Amino acid sequence: MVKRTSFEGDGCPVARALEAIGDWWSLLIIREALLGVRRFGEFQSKLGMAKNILSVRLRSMVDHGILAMAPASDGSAYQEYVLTPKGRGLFPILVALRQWSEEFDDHPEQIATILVDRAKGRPVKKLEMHAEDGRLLAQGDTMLKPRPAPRRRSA
Amino acid sequence: MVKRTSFEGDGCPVARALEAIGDWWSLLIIREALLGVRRFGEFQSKLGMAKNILSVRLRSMVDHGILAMAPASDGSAYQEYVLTPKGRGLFPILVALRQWSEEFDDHPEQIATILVDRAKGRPVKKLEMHAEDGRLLAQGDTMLKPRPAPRRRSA
DNA sequence: CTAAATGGTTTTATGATGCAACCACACAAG
DNA sequence: CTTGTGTGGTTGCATCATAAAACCATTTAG
Repeated sequence: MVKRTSFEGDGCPVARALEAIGDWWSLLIIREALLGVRRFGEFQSKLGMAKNILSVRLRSMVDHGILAMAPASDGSAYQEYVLTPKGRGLFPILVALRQWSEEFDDHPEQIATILVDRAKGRPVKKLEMHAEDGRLLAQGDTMLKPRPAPRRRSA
Repeated sequence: MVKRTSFEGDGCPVARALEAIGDWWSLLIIREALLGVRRFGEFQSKLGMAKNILSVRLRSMVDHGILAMAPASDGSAYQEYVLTPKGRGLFPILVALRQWSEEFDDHPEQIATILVDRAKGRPVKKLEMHAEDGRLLAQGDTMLKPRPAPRRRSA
């Protein structure tokens, strides 16, 4: 098999996430969906992508439980693609990608939009990672541990 | 041209980030690099990926300023791939991907590792987004604004 | 009823990926 | 110096994914 290697059985949660949304288009589709896009044609025209690819990606994300097909919202008999909670949970990933570009892009003047606090219109701060007790953590303050064995009901 | 569409000129910072690290392997290479992997062979054996693909990806990330080639760290005359600050800046993206899997994966029992606070050994909290004044923000509390025009020196 | 827009699928061409084989260089032993 | 081995790649196919365009069914507009 020369198939694209799948990470489905991999124990790394990063790989498992990439298995679902690690392709070239999925996160951009999610970006549009978070902005309120729901219709096939609207995704296609805003992203400028081929319709067959869009079709495959939408179906894949529906299979992964990221999007769901809803019968309609206006009167029309067409269907819509709406984000599930799992899909909306991708928002921090998009924010992290955005902030990385804002901080490190070689041509920041080409970045067209900024994410702001709706109430004040001011840019949001960088994502922060905290410990249970509230301490701010950097990468060096963390480590990976094997997942504790699933607790089995003791007879 | 049937080339894979490039997002290089796109104004969306998410698309610009994906242009650099949006392929199938790059983020996994970064994951290993953050864990201390530096040598070609070590990447190749840990990730189980084809050497030609690894070669292309490493070169691409060097070109993007995410990795740099360093002459050696032990005595050998070989080279090493080390993360630049731009590369280390990808850490929040990996954390976001990991936390998304932890929260939404359909088979969480297959997830092998958890990210913990090194000091206490306790799991880290979810990434948080805050406003300038410190308020915790959810997706609905934010919006996109066009980037302000670059301020030009007034004569 | 007819026409056009919507929401796709099919067809075909090409780029990307995966695997295996091959090769160049470093380094160590004899 | 010569041989041998490990590292760090490159090259050559075979296959898969992607892109563009054509095609089609259904829905909506007129």
